[in-house]
Amino acid sequence: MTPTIADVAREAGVTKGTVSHVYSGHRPISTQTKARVHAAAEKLGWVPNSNARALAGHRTNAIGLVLHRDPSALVVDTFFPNFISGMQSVLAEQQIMLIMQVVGDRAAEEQAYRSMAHGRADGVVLLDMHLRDWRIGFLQKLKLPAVLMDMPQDQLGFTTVRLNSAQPMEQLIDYLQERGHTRIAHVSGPLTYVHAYERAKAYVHRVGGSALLREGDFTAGNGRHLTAQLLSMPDRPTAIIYSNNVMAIAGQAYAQEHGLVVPDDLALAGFEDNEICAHLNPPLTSIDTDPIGRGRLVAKQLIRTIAGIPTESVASRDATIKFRESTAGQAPSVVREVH
Amino acid sequence: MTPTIADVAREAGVTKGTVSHVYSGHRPISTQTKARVHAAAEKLGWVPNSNARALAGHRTNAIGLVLHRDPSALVVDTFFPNFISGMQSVLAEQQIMLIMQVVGDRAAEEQAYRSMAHGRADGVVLLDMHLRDWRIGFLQKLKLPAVLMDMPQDQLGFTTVRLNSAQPMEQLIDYLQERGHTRIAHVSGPLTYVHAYERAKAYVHRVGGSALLREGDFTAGNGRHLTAQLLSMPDRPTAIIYSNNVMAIAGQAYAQEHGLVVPDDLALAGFEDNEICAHLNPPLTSIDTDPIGRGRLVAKQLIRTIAGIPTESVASRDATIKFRESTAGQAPSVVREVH
DNA sequence: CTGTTAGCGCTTTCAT
DNA sequence: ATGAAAGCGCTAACAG
Repeated sequence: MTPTIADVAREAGVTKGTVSHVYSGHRPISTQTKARVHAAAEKLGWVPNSNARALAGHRTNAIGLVLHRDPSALVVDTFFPNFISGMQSVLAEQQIMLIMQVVGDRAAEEQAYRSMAHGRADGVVLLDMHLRDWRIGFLQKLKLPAVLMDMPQDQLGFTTVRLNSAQPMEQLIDYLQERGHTRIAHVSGPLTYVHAYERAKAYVHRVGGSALLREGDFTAGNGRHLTAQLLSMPDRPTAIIYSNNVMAIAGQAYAQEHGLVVPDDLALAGFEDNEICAHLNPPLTSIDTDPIGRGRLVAKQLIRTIAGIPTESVASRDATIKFRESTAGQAPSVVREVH
Repeated sequence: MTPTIADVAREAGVTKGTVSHVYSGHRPISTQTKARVHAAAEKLGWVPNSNARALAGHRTNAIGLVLHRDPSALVVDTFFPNFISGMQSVLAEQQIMLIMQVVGDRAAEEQAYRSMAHGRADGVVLLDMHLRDWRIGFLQKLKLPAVLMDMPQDQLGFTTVRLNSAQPMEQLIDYLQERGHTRIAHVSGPLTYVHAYERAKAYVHRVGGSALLREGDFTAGNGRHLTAQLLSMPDRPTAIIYSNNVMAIAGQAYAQEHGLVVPDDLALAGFEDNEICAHLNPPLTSIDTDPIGRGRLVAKQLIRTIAGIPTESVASRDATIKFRESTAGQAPSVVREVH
């Protein structure tokens, strides 16, 4: 059998309690015993059983992430892998596991959170918040600690790690306007998502009366479709800002197929930078929202929350715009029509 | 406090053992008691504590996935989210959780597997196999059930879910050769990875003496770099097959920047289809390796393995090539030089 | 600074 | 078909 704490204790000539405390640091242990215990554990190849630990200590040392994989979209860009990698870099230090569950419907999602609340996880992080999100009340009932991503205001005591998405949107619009663009369109994500909504709101606010907003769904096909719509308008936009890079890439391809030169005839930019953006023809201007850094912040925040440390919502590092060729140069003096 | 099995037992007027068996089905229970137990559980809102369950029953109902995130690449394409989504669609049915851990180095990786073996997970799936992979011996020592992805042959009793990557490679080469291409290059992934190696092997095998192989690292920057190298050769290739779409996309951009028309001057194709490929200019031919289906297969295989059902390795559905414009038409009669 | 001991919530023999 | 009771491996009082 695999060794237990009792084996280690016997080997080290101490009691189980002492071994336990050596590892938890919950009370001072003499350097000598500590060394003996470590040696014994090493020798026997002992690893604490996490279930026993959770059962006795009411701590699972795991945090949960439930993904509602809706229209097979949402996981298309590189936000997600980067984000979890950021979280892990913090979690790993503290030996905390990430438990992930992808669910298809509301019932499964509730079930997932219930099971996490009942001994699977000490807390969860909530992604892709909606304006009025049922999960908030649900988790409150479950008394499951949580940290939200990008919720504009705190909800029922849950804190959030918040990205200022108005700032890059405004900066980008200013940049384009300085170059003579007056018809700047925005292809958003689904506006029920807070992140998409906030970007769209910032957009409308900044461009004012000339707002040209199309609600997209973050997929390439849809990005293409909406780009086609926008470009066939009588007074078509000379610049389009997309809420993610997948739609932007598809938009750029559409424009080029239809004879437009980017950026001379049309300027393009998207949210969520990734390596591919820099390697397109032309390279695509995009907004780096620092998913890794935000993952780290969320993990830290959740750990603090679980520990019961009073915590306030925090702002993540401001997004930075990677200006590339797709927005270089001036707005076209002659707006070429698209066929 | 949250209700325990004892509360349910009391409420239903039975013993804990009976409640347990009602849920496990490990022994016959009269319809009446069964109903009473269910009613009691429902009334109290009882959810079995998974830690207690794992501790007593030696089953965690969780499976693990450890990702060694090496060069910040490897998670760039869409294989991964699709793959786990496929796994989850099987796991969810059986109430099995996926435990994921991203690690940075070998020590952390070993630690992760140890902790999984010691009560965190009933088994693991291994991705990104190397030709001689230390994990195999390691897991064997831990006695941790596992299923491998795409290992050419079974290892120490571990079975694998295997994709035939020679088939699409050969089909693609044939397709290109039929269109007159005689200089077909391949930009592979790191050849220490079995999947990259197998593709490269199939490539070399099929093109024979005219093989023009460059070992890449799956990143866009590197894809660009190697494309540049290949295109500056005196007798440059007229077609390039990349081992993932990220490198292919970067390659296409490079070629276009340097005045080549795709596919007239250069044909391009990549492994791992995703939505973006279809929405580039021109749309990129790519190989759909069905990550979702493979995720499902691996999950099923692992569940069987954990249950102790004798299991053989299985082949996943053959990859399908999505032929798009980037490989349409004939090989150029005049090979334009690149500057 | 260290030992002792009573559980954590469930599964699983062994009885009946 | 059900009950009783002995743990699973660990933590956290409570002693000293």
